Amino acid sequence: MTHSEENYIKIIFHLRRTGMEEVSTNAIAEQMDTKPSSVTDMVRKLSEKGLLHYKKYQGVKLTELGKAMALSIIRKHRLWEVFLVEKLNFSWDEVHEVAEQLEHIKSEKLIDKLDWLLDYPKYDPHGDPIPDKNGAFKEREKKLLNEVPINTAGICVGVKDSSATFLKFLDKYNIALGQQIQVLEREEFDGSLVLKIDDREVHISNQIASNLYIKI
Amino acid sequence: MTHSEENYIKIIFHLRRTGMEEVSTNAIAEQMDTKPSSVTDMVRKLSEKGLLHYKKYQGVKLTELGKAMALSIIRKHRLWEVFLVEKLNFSWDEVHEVAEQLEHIKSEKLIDKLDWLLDYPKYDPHGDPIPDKNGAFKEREKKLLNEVPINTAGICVGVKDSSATFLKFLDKYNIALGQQIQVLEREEFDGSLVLKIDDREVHISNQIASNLYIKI
DNA sequence: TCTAAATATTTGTTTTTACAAATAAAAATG
DNA sequence: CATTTTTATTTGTAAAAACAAATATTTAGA
Repeated sequence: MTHSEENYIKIIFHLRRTGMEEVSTNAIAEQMDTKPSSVTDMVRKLSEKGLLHYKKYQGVKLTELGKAMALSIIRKHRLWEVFLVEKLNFSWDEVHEVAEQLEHIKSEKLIDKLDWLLDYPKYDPHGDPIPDKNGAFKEREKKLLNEVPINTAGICVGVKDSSATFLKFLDKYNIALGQQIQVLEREEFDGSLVLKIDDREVHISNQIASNLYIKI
Repeated sequence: MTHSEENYIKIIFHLRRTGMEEVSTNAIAEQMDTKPSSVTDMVRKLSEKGLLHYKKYQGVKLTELGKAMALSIIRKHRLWEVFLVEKLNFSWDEVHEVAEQLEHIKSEKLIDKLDWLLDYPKYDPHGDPIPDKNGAFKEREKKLLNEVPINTAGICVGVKDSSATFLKFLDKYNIALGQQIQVLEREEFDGSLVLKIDDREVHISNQIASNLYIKI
């Protein structure tokens, strides 16, 4: 598997998670920051390799092999993210692009040992679950803050958007995973919320609320 | 810089260290496990990028920029080797091929933090020096065991051949960096040696002796 | 249902790295 | 010093990944 092939597989897996049954070439192109014609070529190759099912004009769907492949890459990506934060003191908005490179390193021993060094973490710095060696993982039951009734309380366990800008915003307002959050008020007009975070009162827009997960 | 370009620069640097003033295309081809015609192409490109001096039929020589590049790659390679041994309990014969991949990861912050995590090591697991951020390093004054007079004593500080087979051989006979070594006898017939290592008496062939460094 | 718009694929190129075969230059040898 | 051998380069191709423009298919609108 080349880096490029791995990136396609990973992105197809993520697109599948976030909606559509069959993934379209254009959707892949957009995520890969490439053109649909390039995607058609690659998708054909991956299908020949048995990593996905592809019929012209019908979109694409990972095979079991393809899914296993994707989970293995995601496992590596997230373990490296934990490593960067826990061992090298990276902040959570800096890890993604480095992990994008590290995820392609080929050594099963390396990743097993890394898992051991980090004490077999279950979640990455953004709260996303880390698949185990066999690809198994449990998604935490969690809710987006904007979908939860008034007075709900819980622990902040993840972000939906893990872009650097959003994460830096959260840092600025001292919002982090593990904090106790309670929804005090919801403004009907714009969907903004008043929260109690640990012991502070914090106002956040609906945009923010719809990207923060809590576990009730 | 692509991975391939980086590998060329690194190998040219090593070839220069180990002999020739100007490095020949064929020598590069052999080390890169590729063909001379491919080397000519690449060398031309690297010369256009200002990383080396190249005149047809005259061989090749790194520019200051090329040397700095090479040292930066070697720094990454050796730091990753230390990481693998110190933090992930790899043995010294397992680190090379993984480090070959890790050395291409692009993140200055990553490598600086790694250096910090490892407490700024000066030598890698085979005793080779690790360049600092500016490319500076000090080669230890060391001698090959086969070139040293009888009764010389010192500390084992490095290996010349760092192939897995040689390193495994040393493991098998409990020879490791840091040990006290004294040359007790040299057999004129075949150049083999009798050593005192810590408190054992060990017989080694000239072949072995010519790949082990001690610091007197 | 027929046509226009949206989506996806084909075709023909480009760039990068590599190779084999043919050729050219340099070095070694008689 | 002419010839052979070694070494290096050129030329013409290949595979991987990508793109633009042309074309085909599907879907949605009228």
